[in-house]
Amino acid sequence: MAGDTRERLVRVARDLIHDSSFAQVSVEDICKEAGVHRGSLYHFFPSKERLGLAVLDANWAMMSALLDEAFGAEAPPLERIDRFVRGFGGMIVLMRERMGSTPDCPIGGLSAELSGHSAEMRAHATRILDAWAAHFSGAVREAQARGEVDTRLDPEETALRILAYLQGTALLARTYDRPELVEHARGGVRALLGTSL
Amino acid sequence: MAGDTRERLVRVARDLIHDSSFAQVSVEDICKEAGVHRGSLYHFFPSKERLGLAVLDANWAMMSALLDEAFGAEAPPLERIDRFVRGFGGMIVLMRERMGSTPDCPIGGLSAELSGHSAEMRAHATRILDAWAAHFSGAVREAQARGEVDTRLDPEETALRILAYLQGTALLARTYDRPELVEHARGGVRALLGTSL
DNA sequence: CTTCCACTTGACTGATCAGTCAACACCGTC
DNA sequence: GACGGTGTTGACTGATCAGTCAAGTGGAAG
Repeated sequence: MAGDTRERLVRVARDLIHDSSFAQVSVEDICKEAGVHRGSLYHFFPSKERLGLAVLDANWAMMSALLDEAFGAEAPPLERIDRFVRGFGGMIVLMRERMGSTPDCPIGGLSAELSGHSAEMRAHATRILDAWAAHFSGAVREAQARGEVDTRLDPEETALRILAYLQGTALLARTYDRPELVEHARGGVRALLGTSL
Repeated sequence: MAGDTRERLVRVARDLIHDSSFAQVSVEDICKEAGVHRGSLYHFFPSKERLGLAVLDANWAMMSALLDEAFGAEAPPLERIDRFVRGFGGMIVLMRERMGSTPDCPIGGLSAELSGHSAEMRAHATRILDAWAAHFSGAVREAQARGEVDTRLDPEETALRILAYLQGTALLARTYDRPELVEHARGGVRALLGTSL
């Protein structure tokens, strides 16, 4: 029971947020679900907004693990991108199974919502998105060096396109409640790279 | 002053929602901005949710006009898609200028938020998204018949990819506050179609 | 002139919201 | 066994929320 209260709050908050949205989840909802009293939450977080930021960071840690696993592999760059997209789709499917409804992208959805609160939040969100896109642009550059991707493609622009496509796919998957859309995103990503699958 | 109260409420609600989100805009905010008393709003709308639906419909009307203008033109199918993407980007840029911050996609963002409220809302949102995608799939099919697009591409899947890419681009544009991302979306759409620009 | 109805008014309800606070419990340390 | 820091408690504040309602207003129709 010692020390894990903060962790539990973040975990519960994440689940509740992904099931609806940051705005629609109240501090009381989170506390009740976590079995914690309101004052306790404010011992760890100065505001609900900061708790949201902690959730975003936790999501980014999860996404980073996925990225490291895929991009750290000993594999050609295009296959590393494929691996990540598969992992991303698997994560969405898993979350859907755990919560009964298809979630948004854990990064994009929350980022978009929090970045409307303050400039500081937006800066934080863009930093995360930049770090994410950097994995893609690095792989694109490498694939170009290997002659697998057209060198006329700008790596940064292409990376942003892939990111946008994944975000949009997650958004549609949520609205349609069809998590498999994200699972099948590899084809679209390959099309953006100009390489047949 | 007669008859336009309902219209004004929808217009004001739309602006406020695009500037933040449906959840963060209160009924009082809308009424104050529209110069209308709370009871009056509830004369026209049975709930805030229904007002949100009216806003979504108004946005769809606007988007439909854009679609009709682009896809009704006497032009080859790929150019019609280009025209729409240009129009879409122009709309986002215009909204950004009018409101001081980059909005979400008027359809996708609100749809995603409302569809979490009830199954009825989600059905409404998906119907709109389907109608939108149908414009793309029709053009893809036509381009395939003209030999301009690889016939191995599934028109419906490709249409959904384009839609997802546009939604995601709008989402990134909002988070980065860079509306020009949407203006430059044509290249990405063309990549998804497997055709050079 | 009267009836009628679409529309407006603004005060009201009860719920819920984020956030505060002083008191308290449990710890290892000295 | 006194101390101090790390957490916990639960009642509290004041604001804000969506939605209600009975009493109006004004104009068109009869």
